[in-house]
Amino acid sequence: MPELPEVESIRLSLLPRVTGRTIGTVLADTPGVLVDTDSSSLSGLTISGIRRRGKYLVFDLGQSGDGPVTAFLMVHLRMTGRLTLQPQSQPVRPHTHVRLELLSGCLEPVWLIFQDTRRFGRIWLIPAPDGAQWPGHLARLGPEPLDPAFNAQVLKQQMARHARLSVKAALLDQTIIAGLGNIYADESLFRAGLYPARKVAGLQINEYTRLAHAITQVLAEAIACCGTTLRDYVDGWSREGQFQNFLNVYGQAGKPCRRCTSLISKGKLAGRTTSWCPVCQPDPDAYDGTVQEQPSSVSVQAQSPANSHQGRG
DNA sequence: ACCTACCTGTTT
DNA sequence: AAACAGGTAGGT
Repeated sequence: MPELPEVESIRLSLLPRVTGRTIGTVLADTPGVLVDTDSSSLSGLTISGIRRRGKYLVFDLGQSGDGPVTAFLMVHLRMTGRLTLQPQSQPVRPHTHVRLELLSGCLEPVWLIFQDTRRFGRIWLIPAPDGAQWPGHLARLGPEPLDPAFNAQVLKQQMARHARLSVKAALLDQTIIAGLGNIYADESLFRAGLYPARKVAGLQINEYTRLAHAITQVLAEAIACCGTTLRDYVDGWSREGQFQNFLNVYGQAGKPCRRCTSLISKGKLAGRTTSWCPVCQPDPDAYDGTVQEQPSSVSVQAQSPANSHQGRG
């Protein structure tokens, strides 16, 4: 589920409601979700902020709200994880695995709850050594696409060591660039006009420029829409996102392209379903034989290249 | 660089 | 009944 825009939306929605509050009771209902952590070790710690790195959320914890950070609570939501606030008067929501009671001097206690249908998500409590800015686990993550320092040159540099990968696979590799998943990789490639199966080695500098711009634009717009809700995603207030209404290719296979009306294609790439517009994102290696023309009713259908022998209709 | 596993729910 | 789903770790 949650990719960078969803995680960021959760962060922004939770921030004003959890900062300065102290953790009271901790209930780890499902073993293994709160990894290697005695839940009592969280009690008494105060949240001084929430940060995001790629698709990870990091809660800064300390003995007081303004003292040094002594621990990080690191969360990854994987496919169906949710992090929401819940009044203590309400019944336990389905698939709740961890509950943190948040205390405040003047406000009612609330639960910060972690729900996860598929139980892929994980939460870690990590000691913060003096001066540590981030949990060491995050050291391998690639650059943040919304960092001002991110640009075409950075992207090219990151991809350089993976020349044989498809550009789609490269965008999904969290060590190359942090935060993109299947939705925003496909949407970024559409906006950049790049065929997803293009090899990294063949990308030109102007294509890196287009791609870097596309990534930052798509992510910023998705955050402005509070993320994409396909099924499970909600922010800290349990509100759905709206970016699903603006998707150009993800989940749009067989529908007309919003830009050129040709039908969106679908295939399997890097083990993931991949959608693209065959006209806006042309394959430069496609054996064509003819001059570039508008596809009226041509063979570029919403079909995997691997199934081309099937030939129906 | 690819596969499979991890889970449950929904769709075909 | 089988395929598929926003993600990643781990093995080959």
